[in-house]
Formats: sequence, structure tokens, C-alpha cells
Amino acid sequence: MSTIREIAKAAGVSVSTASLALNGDRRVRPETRERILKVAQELNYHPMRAARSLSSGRTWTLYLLNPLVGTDLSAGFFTRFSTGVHDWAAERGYSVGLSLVRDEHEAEEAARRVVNERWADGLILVNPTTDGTLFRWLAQESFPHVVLGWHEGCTYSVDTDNAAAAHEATAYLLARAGAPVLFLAGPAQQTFAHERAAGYRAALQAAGIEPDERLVVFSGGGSAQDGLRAVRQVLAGGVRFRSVLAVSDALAVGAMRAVREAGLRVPHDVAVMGMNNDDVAEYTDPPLSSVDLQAEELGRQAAAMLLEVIEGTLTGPARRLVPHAVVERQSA
Amino acid sequence: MSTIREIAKAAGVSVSTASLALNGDRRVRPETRERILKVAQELNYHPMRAARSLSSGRTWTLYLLNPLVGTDLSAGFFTRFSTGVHDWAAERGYSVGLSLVRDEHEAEEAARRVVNERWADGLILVNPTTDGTLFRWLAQESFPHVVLGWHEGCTYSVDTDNAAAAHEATAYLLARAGAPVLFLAGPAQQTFAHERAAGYRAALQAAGIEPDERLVVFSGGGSAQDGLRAVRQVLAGGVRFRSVLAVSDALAVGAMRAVREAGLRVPHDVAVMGMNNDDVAEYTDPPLSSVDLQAEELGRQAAAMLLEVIEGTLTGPARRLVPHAVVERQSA
DNA sequence: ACCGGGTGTCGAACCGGTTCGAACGCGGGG
DNA sequence: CCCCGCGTTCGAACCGGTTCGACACCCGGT
Repeated sequence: MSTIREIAKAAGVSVSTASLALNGDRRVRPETRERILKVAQELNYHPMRAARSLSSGRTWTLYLLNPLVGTDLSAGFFTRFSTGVHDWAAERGYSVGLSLVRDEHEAEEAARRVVNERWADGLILVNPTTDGTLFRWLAQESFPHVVLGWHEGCTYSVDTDNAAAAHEATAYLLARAGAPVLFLAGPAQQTFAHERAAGYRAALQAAGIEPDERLVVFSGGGSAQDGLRAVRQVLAGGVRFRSVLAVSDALAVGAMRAVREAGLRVPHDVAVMGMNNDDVAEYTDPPLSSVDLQAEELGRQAAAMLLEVIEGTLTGPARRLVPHAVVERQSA
Repeated sequence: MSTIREIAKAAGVSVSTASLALNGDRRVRPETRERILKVAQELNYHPMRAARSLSSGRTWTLYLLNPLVGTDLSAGFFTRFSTGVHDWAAERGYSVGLSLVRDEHEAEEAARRVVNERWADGLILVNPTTDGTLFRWLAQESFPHVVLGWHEGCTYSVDTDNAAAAHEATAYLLARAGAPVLFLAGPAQQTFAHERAAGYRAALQAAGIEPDERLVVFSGGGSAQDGLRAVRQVLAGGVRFRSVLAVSDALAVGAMRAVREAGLRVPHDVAVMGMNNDDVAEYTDPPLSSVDLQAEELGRQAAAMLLEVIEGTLTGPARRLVPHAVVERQSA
């Protein structure tokens, strides 16, 4: 482990010149720079992160806060999202920190620690379900943060156009299998659940169908198990439908099972459609049609936006939408 | 953001005393400590990570290096593993850094950066496929690292008893559906592929069956797609079997599809078993029997071992095995 | 010959903690 | 009465970078 002072001495320059040269400052004469870089290479010099952080006030870390809600089959989405974040960050010299949290309380605790002890320069919150306090606090601390999805009080958001996505999917189902369409909304705390529900209703109305609220079902969690239970209950209640739109593939998988349990065939009797286009979708039976939300691109955009906020390039509130696309398979 | 000097001044003590008190050093008189802690609380003091790192030489970060091999349906395993790592680390004041890498080259690059620039105190390598150079280098730098799985040249490992797990699974299949048993080994670079293959062969021999190498199939990747292709090819080659053991659930899912494509029923004509016990297993049709490897526990153990290495508590080479269990569902 | 301005380099301060060795006050033992 | 040792506190150095202001030097213009 060589230090910058050793480099400076070996190159016969001052520490400050060495620092400037290593950071590519144009004030240093090319000839001098060359010499310093060569010495640095020979002595296998690498600047130490902690030291750089302390003096520059930047940690060069982005922190990812991810809820384990419905870990289940949605893990693929998270992995792809993280990959997007990581790639964008790594290319720009940033590393990624990670906290996987089980509930709102853990999330808040993790966030406070990251901010208070300055573990990172910015925070990415995945589908947060907090009441507004966390956001208010982050804003007050003016700590850069971006949320995937949207939540009241958040300033910077990267998101899917949830209403539009649900609208398209509903229209697709109506054209294929017709009404009634059951809408599996997932956990009610998630903002996107309501936005997608709105899109679903709009699509029905656009088709001249009056939405029936018995067909909009929220479930406690976002796992396949939750989807299974929810649809079982609907069927047990005697409510019938020709198609199902679920806000995630995990829920859709559960829905398909419940439908089949009831002796109905997919897609012949009931068409099913998910969202996320997780890898599971390709391997269910029948393969699940889904709305691709481009998890990896969402990750890249989130990281990109966060860097802009950190650098101060982006100031006003902003919400960026990443395009989605209906992927047709055999379930609908 | 208050600093320790402000705390010291406000409490009427020196900086060093403040530091000692805040770190719970017993040399400080209880009465003094109380006062300092109270002041720290009032001024909302939190030690800054970078500063602490620089002076103490510890980053308080564990770094997780994860390959995206067969991201696919195996994402659940990774998520659960990470959760285990994170929980163990967080409880002890460590944060977790993350790099998701696409290949050996990216992995090595990431590792070098983490080590050279001291991004972390230790590294967890998930199923590494590197040739020995990375390990030799890490050892030479004496940088604490633990591998999930095992690889030539690695000193500290947390693993499943792969041979035993495959042995049990094979015996289970033999009892249920009988021979021949197809073994889907996955990527040949993975150490566990060979260890599990050995267990598979041992189980056959224990049952008095001579292993047929045409029934041991390596595939390029670990995704469901790879499993599908591999089994298709075997079937196209005219080779027949009564059951399939795959080294991951993703591969098993692909295998089930290939089997069904060939007009065979699972488990009636061919029994299928996976490994990992990912959440998908519960939602395939029929639900997939699998060997649970306890991803989360593996994560905790890996983090625990890494901390021991960092603290110097663990010195000799070590390989810790986490118990597994066959989970019976309907596919076998 | 003198001055102004730009270029390249340097010394020193600074970031916010930890830690080492010294020093202080006090009580007990010789 | 003196000295030693213990318990407690302190000042200062240190970790390894970045950055600010000063300065020496050279060139061109008057």
C-alpha cells in the first residue's frame, strides 16, 4: 500500500502536484504528469477510498434500500434493477451499498444510519411504503435520494407510467377474453397499486363498462401465496370473471393456480396477465403474458437521476417514466 | 452535522476523552461518560464513517460479489443469501457493498478495485469460477475473503455438502421413480457441479447401478432455458430416463418443460427434482420437489466467517457446511 | 528596463475521527 | 513525609487524501 506522499517523493514533486496529476488536472505540465503516472503505476498506487472521502466530502457510494415485500418470485425484478443501478454507478466510479429490509421500520432505521453516518452520497428507495416522515426528514437533511415508484412527499422519482400500463393491459384482456376483468392490486400501501387500479378502471370505462369494485382486490402481500388466497376468496364469494390482471407476475402465478383449482382453464376460461415480465413468466404453464417494465433500465435511470441530484445538475422536482410493453404469451 | 470536537467542547472535555467515552472505553469515569453521551444526543452527533475509517483502518463494510449466472429463476437464492449476509453484518455495525458481475473478468476487476482502494474489510465471493489467480492474489494481499461454495485455492469456504445432497436426492429419485436417472449438472466451471455429480454417481453405485456418463449432462448456463435445451438434446439423442436431478430449480423447470414437450408426464413418466428450493418450486406444475440449501443461513454463516477472518479469530483454513434437506412436492 | 499576466509547482491547512504517551490528582504504603 | 501506582484526562500526532493561496518563473508588450 503506497501513499500519495511516497509517489510524490519518488517522482520528485510535491504532494499537491501529485494529487493534481493523478486527478487529471490540466494545470500540471504533461511531462510532469507522465512522470507521476508512471511512478504511480510502478509503485502500484491506488488512492484509498476512506481518505479520499474524508477530504473531498464525497463517499462515492450510492445506497440501495430494498424491501423484501414478496421476495418470492419478484426477486428477478430486484436483481435486474440492482444490476442497472450497479452498472451505471460502477461506470462512473461509484460503488453500491445495499440494505434489504423487511418492513417500514427497518427501512427507516437503515436510511437514518446511512444518512447520519454518511455511508453514501445518495439513497435509492425501492417502492417505499413509509408514511411521509422519512421523506420529510431526508428533504430537511437535504440528502439526495430518488425513489423507484412514487410516494407522497417524494421529489425525485423514476417510475413506470402505471396508469397507462394497466390501461393497456386491461384493454388487451378485454379484446382477448372480455369482461369481467378481475384486478389483483396487491398491497394497498403501494402507490402503484392505486395508480394501476385507476388505469384499469379507465380502460373499462373507455370500453363502456362500469367498473365493479368487487373486482378490485387488494391483498396483504405481493407473493404468489397472496395471489392464490385472494383469488380463491373471490371465487368462493361467487364472483365470476373472464380475465385477471395482476400487478405482479408473482400474484399472477398465484391467480393461475387458484383459477385452475376451481376447474377452470387458462386461457380458455380465464385469461391471466401479470406485470414485471419476470423470468418466471416464461416458465409457467401456460407461459404468462405480462407487461415488461424494464427493470434494468429503471435501475440505470434511478442511478442516473441520483447522480444528477448529487452533482446538483437536477434541482426541480422530477418524475421520469420508463417505457413499458405488453408481452404476449399463452396465458392471455 | 456536529463533530467530535464540538461534543468535546460542549461537554467540557478533551477530544480524546470524548472519543473514548463514545466508544465505551472503561477508562472514562461513568459520570463523565454520561455527560458526554447526553451532549452527543442533544447535538445529534453521529460519527462520520469516512473519518472513522481513515483513522481506524477499518471500513466497516463487507463486500458481496455475485455472478449473474442464470439470474433467471435463481434470483431468489441470491436475495435470500444476501439477506442473511446483510442481517448478520448490520447487527454488528457493518454495511454491505454489492457488485453484480456478468463474468469472470468483471468479477476480477471488481475485486481488484475493492481491495486496492480499500472499499471494504472483506469480500464474499459467490460461487466464483475464476482460475486460481484471483485467489492467489487475494491471499498474497492477505485480504480477508470467504467463498460461498468452494474453489481450488480458496481458504475459507461456506458450503453445502454437495455430494451428500446429491446423493440423498438421487436415492430419493431411485426409490420413487427408479433408474435411469438423468443428472443435469449445469455449467462445468462450477465446482459444485462436479461435487454433486460425484454424489449422484455414488448413490447409483450404492444402489448397484453402474453410472452411465451419457446421463450426466453439463450445460453452458444455469438458466431454465439451458435446462430446456439440454434435456431436449438428450431426448433427441434417443436416451431415455425415468427421473431427472438438476443442480438448480431453474434447470429443473427447463427440464420439466422439455419432458412435457416430449409427451411425457411429470411425475408419472419422469420424476423431476431440483436443488435450492427457490420459491418457484412451489408454483411449477406440478410443484417441484427440491433440496433446500438454506440460502439465508448460508449468508449468515458466510458473513459470520468473514468477520472472524477480519478480526483474526479464525486463522487456519476452514470449510463450514450448512445442512440441507429434501423437500418433497409433487414432481417426484 | 519594467511591469502584468499566465503557467506550473509547492507548502500547509484541512477533513473528523482514533490512539499513544504524558500528566495530573489522589490515596495508600513504607 | 515521600514516593509509587492507579484511575482519569489531556494534547498532539496520525491516517491519506484534497484544496487554497502563495510564489517563482517566463514571456510579451511598452
